[in-house]
Amino acid sequence: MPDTADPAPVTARRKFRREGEGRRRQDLIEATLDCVAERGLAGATVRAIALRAGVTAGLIRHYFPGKEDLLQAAYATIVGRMTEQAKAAPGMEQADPRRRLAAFVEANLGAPVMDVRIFSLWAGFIGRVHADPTLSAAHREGYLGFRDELETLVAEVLDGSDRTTDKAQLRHYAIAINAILDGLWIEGCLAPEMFGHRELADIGLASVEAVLGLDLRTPGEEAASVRRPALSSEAVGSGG
Amino acid sequence: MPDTADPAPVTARRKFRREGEGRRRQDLIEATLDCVAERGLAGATVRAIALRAGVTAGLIRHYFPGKEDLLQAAYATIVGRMTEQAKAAPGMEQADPRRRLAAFVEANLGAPVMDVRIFSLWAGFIGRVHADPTLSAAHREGYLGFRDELETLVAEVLDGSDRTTDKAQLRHYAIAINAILDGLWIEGCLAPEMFGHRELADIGLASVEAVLGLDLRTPGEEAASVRRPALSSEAVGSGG
DNA sequence: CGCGTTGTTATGCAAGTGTATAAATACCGA
DNA sequence: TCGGTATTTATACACTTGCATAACAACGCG
Repeated sequence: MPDTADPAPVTARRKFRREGEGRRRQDLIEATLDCVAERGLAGATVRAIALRAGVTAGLIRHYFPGKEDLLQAAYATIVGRMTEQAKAAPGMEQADPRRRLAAFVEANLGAPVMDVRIFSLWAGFIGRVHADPTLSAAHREGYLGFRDELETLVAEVLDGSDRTTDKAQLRHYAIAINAILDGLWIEGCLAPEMFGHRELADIGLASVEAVLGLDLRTPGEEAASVRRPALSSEAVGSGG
Repeated sequence: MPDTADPAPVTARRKFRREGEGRRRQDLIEATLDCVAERGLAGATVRAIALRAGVTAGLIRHYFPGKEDLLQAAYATIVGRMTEQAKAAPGMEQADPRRRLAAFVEANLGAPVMDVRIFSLWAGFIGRVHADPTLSAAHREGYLGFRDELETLVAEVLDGSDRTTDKAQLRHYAIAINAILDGLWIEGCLAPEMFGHRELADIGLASVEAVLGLDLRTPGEEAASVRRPALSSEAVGSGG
């Protein structure tokens, strides 16, 4: 059936819908996260992001001054989401400080925090942190916020025990536990297939218990101090 | 003084020296590492690398099939250098397994391993590991090599104690200690000014001691098992 | 329904990318 | 001293990048 009448113009323009500003920005940020997670920071070009978001490339600069700003917004989003998920983890509402700390540890060593997507983002940005002051500030804020949260949790746990702990010890505990969580998180993100279900969470819990010298999972008053505290003052010289 | 006789041709060609293949490849790899460390992976363009190496861009493709191969060679170099430095750390030649493990821990938490330059390199590459199969293989090799070394050290330490340890426990110890080293290393690289001299090394040693339930710094036969072992089998479900 | 606003598309551009190729020249052996 | 060789330079090319701009059209309001 040749020569069918075609009402469409020879150079058809793409149909589109006008979305609200909030929605579009969110979509663009989400598309950016997808691109970075799947193909790395280098794969997050304006065209790739736009394609994934279902718009054309030019629209990005209508909502963000430049690509850099979109990346920073995406980074801030992921950082905020991580700490938020960890703080609001199931179990964090419990009254027992030991159970809260345990829940915090488990939340950071399982889905959705321990995810290769998030790790890719983290890695992609962390490499530029020391070169980009804006990213550096965002990172430092998130990092210190995380460690402060950890220090608070540990302080509450120790308050409930019969141990006396000075500020330097508390700081050392927080640094050590933070390192354990970071290290296990990285391992789990990079090679999830190498570890069994809950294996990293259990290792993390046991390691934190060992460092604190406390039992976090059977938190009776008497079970709390069967182990001798590690990281005692005489073992670790006070620094900084 | 116009119209001075100029013996140089109007279009002067750059002078150069012919270096041996090994030397040139090494120079190019070193230049690549410099570029990645200073300006991230994105800053490691063939022209920037060539400029830093004191040659022109075209030469890169005379020694490497493509830029990707140069990057892979650079990554393999840095990974190998890191584990090599840790294995050959001062103190690793001692007969006492506990002292060797302590030396290994300290080596990873001090200069020259804990360095912002190495971290920048690590961060720059790690973001692409999960997207690039070749980099992924190199990373996995280096990571497992590191953990195997750790597992060997821990096994020797435990052999010297009166403890019986099965393979699953050994694996868990290695994973936990590896995480501690990774986490502290990252913290120290990212914000060295936040920690006192040897503070991270001491925290690392104390944490490893806590996890193993052993004293690594006063390694008398009797002092070895004053602490109860952490990460026991019943505390950590066997996985993987 | 008609019209202005502005979200959105389409197109173009300058700069930068990795790579290919030819010309030049430093070095080696005779 | 003098080619031969292959390391090195220089140039060009196709492609991609982020960004600028003008045309277009969806939506709200009269």
